[in-house]
Amino acid sequence: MPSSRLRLVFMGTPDFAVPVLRALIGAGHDMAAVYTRAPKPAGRGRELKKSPVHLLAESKGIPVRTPKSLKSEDEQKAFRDLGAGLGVVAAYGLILPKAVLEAPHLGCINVHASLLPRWRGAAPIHRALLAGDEETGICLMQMDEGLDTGPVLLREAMPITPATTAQSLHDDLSRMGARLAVAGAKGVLEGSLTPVPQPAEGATYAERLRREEGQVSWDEDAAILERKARGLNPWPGLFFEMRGTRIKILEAEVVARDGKPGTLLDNSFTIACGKGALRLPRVQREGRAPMEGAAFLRGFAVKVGEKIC
RNA sequence: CGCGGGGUAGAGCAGCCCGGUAGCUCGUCAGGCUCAUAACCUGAAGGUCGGAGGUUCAAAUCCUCCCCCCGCAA
Repeated sequence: MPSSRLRLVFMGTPDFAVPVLRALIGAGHDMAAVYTRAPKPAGRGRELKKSPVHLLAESKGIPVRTPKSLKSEDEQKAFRDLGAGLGVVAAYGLILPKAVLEAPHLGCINVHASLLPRWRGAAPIHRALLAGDEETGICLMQMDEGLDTGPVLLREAMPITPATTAQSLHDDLSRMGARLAVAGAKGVLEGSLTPVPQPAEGATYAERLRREEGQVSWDEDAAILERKARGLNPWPGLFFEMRGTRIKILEAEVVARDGKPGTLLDNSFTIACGKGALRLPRVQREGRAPMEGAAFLRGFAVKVGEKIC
């Protein structure tokens, strides 16, 4: 008895997954439950905060489950008892054991933000940008036990331009992912999609971002620093210390000038790097609001020709 | 009660600890110099010092409460 309505379980956690869940709800599927990471302390005040997906699910009246792991028999049984036909996963944050992957009769599909097999893993959006890739995209795949290794059902690319930031790319890919998730759920139900195994060649792993990666070393190539300014945004951000205070670089621009790395070259906040120089049109001093680089310089009084840190 | 910084002229800051004339860089306006200029010189305008109480002869400065912004941490 064919129907375009599926009983779904959705699993996701951060902002990236929100449009995906919203789209699936909008497509009229029967949402059996939403799995997401448990609330954890966050923000000033360190109060327990529910995940973005958690909040959306709650507002739509969908049952929310936040197990710490799906390894136990009990959790797996609870999952199975939902009687879902398909699991849709987007940036959930937990490994799904085989028993969970196989519980829905159509299995589980995953929205992954890269052109697999490149950038499997935790931070595909940022790694593509940081590596200087000229395009990235979304792959909707049939999940298997490996980490982002399943056969691809749908794939769509998107260019990375000099203006692309991790934030903008995140938002764009999130919308694309939502669209593909809806198309994928439909396709899986109708049996109209052909799973394409991932090529053996070209696999890379997108490691989680670490805070230290945002620390500027002026010996680096200006072009690489500029990419970090866009790729580490909004977290952890690109930053350096100057006279004891932390300065976050909100915007950076490569300038073809030379000098001793770390030297202020002019009063529009151009700093010499290992190769080339970086101009900082927009910065933020700790505890202050974002401001123009040149304005910052006026109040902070550093002279052209001085090393800034 | 997680830790911490900030709100002073249009912008960015100093002054606050050790109360007593509102200061710096930039911008704006006027004039000068110059072939010319974002340069240089001279002058001017522009501020209820986030808000409300309190202490004091006197509060940007000390005390109390409130509002707003942000960094760390995730």
